[in-house]
Amino acid sequence: MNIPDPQLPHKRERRKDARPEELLSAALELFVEKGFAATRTEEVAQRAGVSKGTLFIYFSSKEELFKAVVRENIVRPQTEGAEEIARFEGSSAELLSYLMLEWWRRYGATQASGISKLVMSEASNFPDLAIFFQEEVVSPGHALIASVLQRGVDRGEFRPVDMDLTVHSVLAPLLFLVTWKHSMAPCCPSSQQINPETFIRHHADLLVRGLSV
Amino acid sequence: MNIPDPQLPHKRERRKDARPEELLSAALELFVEKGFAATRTEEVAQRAGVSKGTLFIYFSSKEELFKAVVRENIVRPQTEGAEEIARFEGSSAELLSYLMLEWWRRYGATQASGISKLVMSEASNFPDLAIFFQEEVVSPGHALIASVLQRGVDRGEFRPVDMDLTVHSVLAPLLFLVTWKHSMAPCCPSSQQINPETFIRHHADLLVRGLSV
Amino acid sequence: MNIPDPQLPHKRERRKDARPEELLSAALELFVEKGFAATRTEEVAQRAGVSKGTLFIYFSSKEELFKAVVRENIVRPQTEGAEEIARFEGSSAELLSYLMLEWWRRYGATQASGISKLVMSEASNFPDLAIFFQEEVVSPGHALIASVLQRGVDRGEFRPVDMDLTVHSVLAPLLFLVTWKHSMAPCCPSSQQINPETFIRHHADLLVRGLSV
Amino acid sequence: MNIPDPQLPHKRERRKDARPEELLSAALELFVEKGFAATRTEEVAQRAGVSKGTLFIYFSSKEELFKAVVRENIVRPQTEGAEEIARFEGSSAELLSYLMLEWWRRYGATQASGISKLVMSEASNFPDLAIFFQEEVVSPGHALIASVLQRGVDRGEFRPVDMDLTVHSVLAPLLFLVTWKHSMAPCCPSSQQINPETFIRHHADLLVRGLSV
DNA sequence: CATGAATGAGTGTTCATTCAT
DNA sequence: CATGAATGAACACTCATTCAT
Repeated sequence: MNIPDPQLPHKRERRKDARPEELLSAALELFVEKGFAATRTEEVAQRAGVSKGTLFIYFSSKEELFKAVVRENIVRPQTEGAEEIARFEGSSAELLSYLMLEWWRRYGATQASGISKLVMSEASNFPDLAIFFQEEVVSPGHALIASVLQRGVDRGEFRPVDMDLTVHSVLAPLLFLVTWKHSMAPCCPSSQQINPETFIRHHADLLVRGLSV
Repeated sequence: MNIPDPQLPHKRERRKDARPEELLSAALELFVEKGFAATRTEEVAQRAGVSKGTLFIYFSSKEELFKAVVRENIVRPQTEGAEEIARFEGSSAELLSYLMLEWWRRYGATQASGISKLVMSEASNFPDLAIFFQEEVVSPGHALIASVLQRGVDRGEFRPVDMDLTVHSVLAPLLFLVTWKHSMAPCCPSSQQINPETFIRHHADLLVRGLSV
Repeated sequence: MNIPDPQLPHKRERRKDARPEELLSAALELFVEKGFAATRTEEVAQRAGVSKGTLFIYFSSKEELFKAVVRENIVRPQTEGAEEIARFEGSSAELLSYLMLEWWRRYGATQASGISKLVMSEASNFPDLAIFFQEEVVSPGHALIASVLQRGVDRGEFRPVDMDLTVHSVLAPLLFLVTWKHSMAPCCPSSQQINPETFIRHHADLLVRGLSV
Repeated sequence: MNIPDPQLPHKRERRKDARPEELLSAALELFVEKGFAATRTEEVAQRAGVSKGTLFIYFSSKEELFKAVVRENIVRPQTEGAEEIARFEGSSAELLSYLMLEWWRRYGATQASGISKLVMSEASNFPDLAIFFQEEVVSPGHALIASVLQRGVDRGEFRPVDMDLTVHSVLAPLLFLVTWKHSMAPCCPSSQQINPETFIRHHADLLVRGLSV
């Protein structure tokens, strides 16, 4: 009945190839929005425009889908971030503040940070994902923060401190913010809301003072 | 067929008074182990050595059971801790460090801290519980930290700072530690493990330096 | 420890003897109010001032309790009513109207009519009760109405009609009212409420006109 | 082990379209047999030859299933009946008698009339259902009877009477019959059985005489 | 490959009934 | 006899997964 326009590639074929990506994208949204258990496979399929059965052709179970979503979306925003950091020319105090704020702007404030929260929430149910996350995200991020602190020490701007411990003092409030944003924040009265950038600036200031020689 | 052991009291003989504690203890274990949604009431009952129906004699619903677990294991110790803090007589720098370390020793290091992680993980699916936790635990904890900081400012030991923001600088690493312990820690290589007390001491030191006049 | 006052009969003994009656009375209220399934044995016991277990000492099951309640309360208000009817001296038209109104006032409007509704509702689950009800209530009532109609025919006030059929024309609206009162009435908007006495008068008037020679 | 009979279609092959009817029919049977509360959804599904979950694909809850049963078996025939009544061309006396007899033949005499008895029996425990029934069945039925009476008055065949009261004089014996049929009738000796059509004819005759100018 | 109808195990909660004291 | 703590079967509804078409 319908003669497909030969100039356009067959819709069927295009959609067929695109399906896993569409499913992953729909699943990302829903997992971040609702968490693993509360996300229904049918809704993922609907949002991807396919039927419930189709999802199971591409992913053998809900758990596999979840793993694929996380693996696909645990990217390395640090890679480009790291290059920029390396080129930074101001003081190390400014750099530390800049690093934290940019981490928030480019990652913490985006949907992608939902993945971090998700991984931490589900880590005990998906230990392999936790390991993956540790290797792909935590370790490089750790190294990046350490390099900034080391720069400060090397330039005589910061006093010498235990590097690993101080890295966590930088990282903790950032991960705290991400966790908070995706958990308690929606339940808190507006009077108790945290403004992330203000808090980061404040915390960076405290750290810089604490690190000063 | 079954010859009951005369040395063991018959089930019916057990005291009513023992039941709530047994159930609370079983519930704490399972909630921490599996999360709120994934914990089945029947398993709680089994682990407490009673039948499913018995649980509902003492707790009108799974949510009420959870709230009782929180009151028993978090609200109560927190209240007790607050009284002790009020009686502290040393410097505010020592007090801040003491507060953070004691929080860890009495709560963060115990099984009960899994509850905080659980609440953050499942807040979006159980908003009622999140609000309860916010009101009964987070707000008072916030106030406690603020009182310590205010003491330092009042005594001229800390410079004046924004109270809410600084509270979060104190709280963030503690909640980060708890989250980490119950999610990534079991998956991390030993080389990347954080020693909580060392980290807290280090962080407290940074804060105190950052707060110094 | 407590030395009972020898002048008063032992409370224990008095209560012991009274218990079945107290239970039956509490059960009557609750069964009428809520129906068989929705009445909880614990509430019956509470209202009778005894424990749940005690109920089962006197009645081997909820069903037996129900049967006892119905048997105990299916009385014969017709007995005294019948005597009064026999002494009535006015016209048969007046008598018919009087009979119907009095039936309503003395029975339909009282809690006891809830028993009729209950029996009809539960008849299929308790056939023996239905038979009992039929014999103790329906048949005598039937005979009473028939006697009034026969009086009218005998005195030339009513035309000769089939007695059984006409009895039902008298009875139907009365039982309808009882059923309605205990079922739909509480759910109807006030605009659709039936005023029982007005309706009975109206219906009696229609019947009398229809029976006139 | 199980060699499927190739003559019977596999379960999965059955048409979706057939399911709702099969379920409605099974539900009607069971609701009438056992009442609303005592009917288990699983048994409805079993009797329809499907699994428990399938029922909830087609009806979102037990209450919705019940409403669908009412719409299919009461509302629909009542609407059709009303159209026919509107086209009736004989005298209003004949029409009233016809209305009552047809109501019995098409509804009262069928299994579906058990629904009316059920609603009256369980109204207090399921007020939502009672209100639904009131709105969808009782009110329109009331209006239909009123229209027939009004026709008689308008055409000078009946004397002017209070419409609401008279409607109940028509309705009462019908609902009485339905209640009786599903409660006491199975328990009554044959000598006391009511022949519904004979009784309706008799009652209609009484009413018509009572309504005559 | 894609579909979507069908499945059925799983869960919080209720309540009649039991029985050791 | 009386108690009331304990039991456990029951039940509506959900949703990941399957499979005939």
